[in-house]
Amino acid sequence: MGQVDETNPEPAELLSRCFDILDAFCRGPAEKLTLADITRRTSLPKSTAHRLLASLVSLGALERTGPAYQLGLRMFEIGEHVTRKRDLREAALPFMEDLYEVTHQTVHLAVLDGTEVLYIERIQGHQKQRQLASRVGGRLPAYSTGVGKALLAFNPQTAAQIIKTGRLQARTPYTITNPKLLLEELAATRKTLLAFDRDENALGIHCVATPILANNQAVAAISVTGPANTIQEERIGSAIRTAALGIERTLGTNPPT
Amino acid sequence: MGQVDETNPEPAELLSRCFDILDAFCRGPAEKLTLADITRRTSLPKSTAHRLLASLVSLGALERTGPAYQLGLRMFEIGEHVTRKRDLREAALPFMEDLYEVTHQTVHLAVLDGTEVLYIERIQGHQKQRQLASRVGGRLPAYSTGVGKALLAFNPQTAAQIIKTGRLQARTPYTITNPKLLLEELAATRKTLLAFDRDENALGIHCVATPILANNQAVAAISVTGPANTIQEERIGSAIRTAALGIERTLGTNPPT
DNA sequence: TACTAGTGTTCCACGTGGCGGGACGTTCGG
DNA sequence: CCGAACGTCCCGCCACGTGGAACACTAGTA
Repeated sequence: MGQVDETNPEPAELLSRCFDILDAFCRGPAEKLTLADITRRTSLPKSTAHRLLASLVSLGALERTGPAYQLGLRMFEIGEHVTRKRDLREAALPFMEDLYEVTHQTVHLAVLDGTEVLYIERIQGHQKQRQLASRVGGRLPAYSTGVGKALLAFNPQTAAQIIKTGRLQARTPYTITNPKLLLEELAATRKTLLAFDRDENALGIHCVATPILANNQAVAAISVTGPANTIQEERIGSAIRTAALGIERTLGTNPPT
Repeated sequence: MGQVDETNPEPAELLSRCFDILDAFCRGPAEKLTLADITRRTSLPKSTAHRLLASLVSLGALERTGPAYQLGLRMFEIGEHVTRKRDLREAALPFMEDLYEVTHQTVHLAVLDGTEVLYIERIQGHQKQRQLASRVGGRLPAYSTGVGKALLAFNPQTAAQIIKTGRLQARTPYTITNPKLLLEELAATRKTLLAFDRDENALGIHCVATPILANNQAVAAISVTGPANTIQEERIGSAIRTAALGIERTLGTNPPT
């Protein structure tokens, strides 16, 4: 019933390479890339990259100014029509606003994609200087973030995969790199429906997270993130669970994916 | 200096077709499409569409559940990295919030793309039932919208093109379909920096708009939109110009594109 | 000025990989 | 029981994408 196929029938070479190029713009803060940059990041032959770039530009997927390429408005337009994101966002936003109202900390909405967490939405009041690592459309490892652990708790096969492939790299001295410890935490999260991040992803930053469940699957997670000393875990825990229940109810009214 | 090339060196057929498919998801409210739907919308041979869809799925550009395809998270991720949109949004959002605070009407941010207006951002308080035609990532004709006319006023060649190709279709009885009238309005907008929409795009909806200028080019436009009787043009006009100046100043601090 | 190392652009013979008509299996509604 | 509409699969043909190599241009260095 409604399974997502994960086959790999050799996508057209040309296409695959084009997406490599588009992905090149999603890594690192550099957002205008030159032909040479792209050949480096994708290790494509120069002339091939050149040709593909020309095609992408003529399709509006990229825009070119002089020697610099950047993602085009057409990609934005398509991205805004991604239903999974749209539905989630619409359902979650009001409750995220409530959470912000109560906590005055940054509120995140994220989903699991592969072994990483993809941020769908973020609310932070009036652009504080607080530079968090997160960013809408950005990715972070699942095992070192609150939302990530909330999601992993309900995706045991993904958790196992992360552990098996030895991806538990320390991002701070507090990152959990011990598989057994991580699994214990995930088990606790399954019971309390809360996940925490205490300096594990960035020093001085704490976070309380909870999954959004639908049909016993974690379709997303929300979190409240901020400076260690301002995050009161019990108080935020209640608030965030309340918000999560509201979102689940809203999602339930729409026919589930 | 910094011109965008608009050449057309025959993009790879395969690629062009894939974008046709992706575009198919951006038209109409239908957001899950079946193979047959897609062959209809793109008029591709069935087997070809089938193969391309499989490729797109295996790349994560599309997701498949049973017979239904929808845009994948990867497209969202890429879309969020479109710099032109990101920079504009970041610069404009605070001022748009101020505008909302003052007017309590829907606030739009849009850019010109081809002969249409592409909506980048929208603020509307607590999800009122008010269903406007606009939508983030959506398009509307430039000539019948406030933001569109604000942008056309500073893109005379595009305005000429729209008129020449006879695209002035009436969307309501009040839509301006007379080229001369439209040009006069654009000239007025160039002087006052304000554009109006009075039932021209949708009945009962008025709108006040203004361009965001950088180097004497209109890079975007903002508008305040709402029910005809609640839009006070003079008052909103001042507010929206103030906001526009703030945005222009913010954009100016970043090196212009 | 000459030289080098880095860019972006163009060309073209080669052969891979995309093409799509058509056959097949399945699920509907009548 | 049949036809219609859908998704899947196959396979010979040949267009089209491929990428090495040559070219052009701009620094920066000696």
